[in-house]
Amino acid sequence: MLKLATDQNAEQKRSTARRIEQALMEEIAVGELIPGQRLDEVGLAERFGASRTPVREALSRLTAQGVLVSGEKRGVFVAKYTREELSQIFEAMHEIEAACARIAATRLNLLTRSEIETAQSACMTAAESGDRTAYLRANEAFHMAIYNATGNPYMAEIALEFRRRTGPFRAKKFADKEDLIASAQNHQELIDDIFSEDSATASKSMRDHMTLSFMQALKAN
Amino acid sequence: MLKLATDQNAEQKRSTARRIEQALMEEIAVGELIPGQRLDEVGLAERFGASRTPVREALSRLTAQGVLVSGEKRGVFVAKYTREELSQIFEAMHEIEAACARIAATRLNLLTRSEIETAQSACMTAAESGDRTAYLRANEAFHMAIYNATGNPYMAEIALEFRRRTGPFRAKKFADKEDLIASAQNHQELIDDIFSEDSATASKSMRDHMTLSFMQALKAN
DNA sequence: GATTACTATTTTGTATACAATTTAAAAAGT
DNA sequence: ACTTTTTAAATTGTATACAAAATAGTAATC
Repeated sequence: MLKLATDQNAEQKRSTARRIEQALMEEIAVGELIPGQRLDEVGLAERFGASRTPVREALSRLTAQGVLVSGEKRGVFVAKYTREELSQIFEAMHEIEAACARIAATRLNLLTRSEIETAQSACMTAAESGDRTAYLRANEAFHMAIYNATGNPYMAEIALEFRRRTGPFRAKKFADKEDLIASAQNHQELIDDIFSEDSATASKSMRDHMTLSFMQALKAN
Repeated sequence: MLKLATDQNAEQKRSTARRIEQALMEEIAVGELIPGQRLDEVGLAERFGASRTPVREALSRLTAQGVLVSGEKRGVFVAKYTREELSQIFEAMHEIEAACARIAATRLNLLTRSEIETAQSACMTAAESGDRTAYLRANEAFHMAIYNATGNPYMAEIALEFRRRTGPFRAKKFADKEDLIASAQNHQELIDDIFSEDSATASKSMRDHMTLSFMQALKAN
């Protein structure tokens, strides 16, 4: 199971409700749970060997974050978006990511630089070996590194939130090795612009990166 | 009780848990519940004439949104920020609001224009009569109108989320009539720039507005 | 045969109960 | 007087139970 960079491995400590929340979040991010799919409370309860109460809490929190939606019918569902909605979400994500790049460009230091570079070389390695899962993980780490470089956890939080919401849709677009390599090369240009420490350039470059990413995602969905 | 523009008046329909959630959100936004204050589950339960279960759900959702935090000690608390954290939150809010203004400037239509203008005249009226509560409400409506003008509900959602989180801190800064009038006049300049339909200008103007807002908030907290 | 009405079953929301922690308080010892 | 230990109280997390609502399925009527 893919492990996002967010959850520190203090996994055994949390409450059942939190564990279920995290587990579902990951499954959605990775695409095991597909958009539009219904999540059954009792089903999840017995699957996780718990009662409905913690399941309910997990679902409630996830809907509050917009990862799940409690539609017109009963039950909660993995958020599913029309192309129009997807376009809006990506527009918003655009803006957030661009803002992150802009801020990061002005606050770079040795540590954050190296973290971004490390993540990027992991992306390159994964891309060249054509390992899709590894690339997805490395890609997450790369963007996380940029978020961290902003030095602003709140900015990072919303960026991450959008990343989670769009996870299932972005995942699809990496069909073959060429897609991975193209994405990784795109990263490289972005890095150069962020490292130039010119916020306007960094912002524009991220914008371009995200536009490309969106176009591909839209094609694949 | 102040009624934010978000909750349509279908108030009797929702579940107890949602009503509690909304009620607490409003109380926090208005400043009845002050940052750092502890929210007692059983206390809230009997206050709302319900059991702990729906209260728990409400609190859980609010912490998922970052309005409440479940600190080191037990219990959940109204989010309280250091000046450093506050600065970061406002920085993020800056970026979001600026992005909203930028998008809104490119998508204005007759309806959204008039909604913004209506909200602004309500602000002016409230400011001139020195009605603080009315101004707070009108101010919310004004910013909501801009969010709506983006035509992007997801953008609007995160903007609103930040607005809720910073509510208690922004509320404090409106001490006397002069503050209200200054804020309303500031709105007017912002409107002019958004209505110029030049996204760069609109974005910069919003940035200035938010910077001013932040400086005042920081002084008051 | 299609539509309406009714019944049954699932599902949700809330309440209550209980066990496991954690904080606070009291008591004992140094 | 100040720790340390023990005990008590409060609080959290989870389980179970139940009532209300919603969907689906079946029967009945036109």
